[in-house]
Amino acid sequence: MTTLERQIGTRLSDHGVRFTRARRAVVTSLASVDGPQSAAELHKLLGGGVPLSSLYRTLAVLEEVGILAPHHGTRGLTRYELAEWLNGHHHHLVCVDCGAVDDVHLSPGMEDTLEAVVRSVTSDASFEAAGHSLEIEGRCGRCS
Amino acid sequence: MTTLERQIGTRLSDHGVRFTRARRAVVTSLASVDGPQSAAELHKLLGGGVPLSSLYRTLAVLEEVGILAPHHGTRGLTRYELAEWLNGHHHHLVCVDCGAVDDVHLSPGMEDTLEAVVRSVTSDASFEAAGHSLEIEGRCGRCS
DNA sequence: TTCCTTGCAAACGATTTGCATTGGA
DNA sequence: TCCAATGCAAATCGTTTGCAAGGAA
Repeated sequence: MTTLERQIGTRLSDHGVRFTRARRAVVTSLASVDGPQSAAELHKLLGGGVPLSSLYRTLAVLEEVGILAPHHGTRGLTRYELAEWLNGHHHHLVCVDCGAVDDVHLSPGMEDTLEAVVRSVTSDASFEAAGHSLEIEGRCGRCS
Repeated sequence: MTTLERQIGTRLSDHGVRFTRARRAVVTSLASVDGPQSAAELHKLLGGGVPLSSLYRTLAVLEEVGILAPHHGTRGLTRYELAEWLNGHHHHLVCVDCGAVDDVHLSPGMEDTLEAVVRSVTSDASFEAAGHSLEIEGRCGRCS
């Protein structure tokens, strides 16, 4: 039982939701790879052990209780990753060729700078900012 | 014939693509609203005058020739907006309640700062950055 | 006139849901 | 035990495509 599993188990029981085999498999799998994964990608990662329909339900529940965060990418695919309180605040490198998404963590100084930009945008707008994400599009190492 | 229509007409004929009624309606409609629009939203904006299947084909063609840019948002919806050479470089305010997306243009100073952050991230990575987009999530004026 | 474009309907792929069965606390 | 969670299959939803008819250059 890792620290991550303990954190997640607590969060689940706080919401009256069980920590089942499928849910454990999904979070473990997501913790072991870099970048968000789609239902189909997880299905493959898990060796087909969890049917797609169950996988979708698992992802929906884990998102509802705040364990997973969705990322909407090219071709209408939704990918999920561990929420920021588990994975840390980060941003994304999106490959315009293959569609892969990698995480990138900013240095504290750069993150502060970015937050200042966000504040400057929303200070005078009738928009209450709750979070932000910098998406950097380009060509990844494998595609260039 | 507006300046926008002239720019678009030129780009289309450069690609051997005709400037038809449906294509004119789509770009005119997108130019008159704030933020990217989905096929369904455009279908409604155009009063149903253009069938959905034609709308999808129109959007695909306009994206191919670089007149429209796609934006992938909540619920696996793809929304389109005028490309940056027509609309200017900008970022997005995404409402987590209603899903609406509004454009925000950064001041030159803030944009420079943001670009410095992007460079700092990709300078040591095997990733060739081509563009960036700052997504600010929160609650829009209508929902708060 | 000549292709490009459109409209309709059927096809598709990702995701959701009804229902009977299984399993975790 | 007892209700939540699962698995299967069928349904849905956004989007794409084949084909015959219409329209811009």
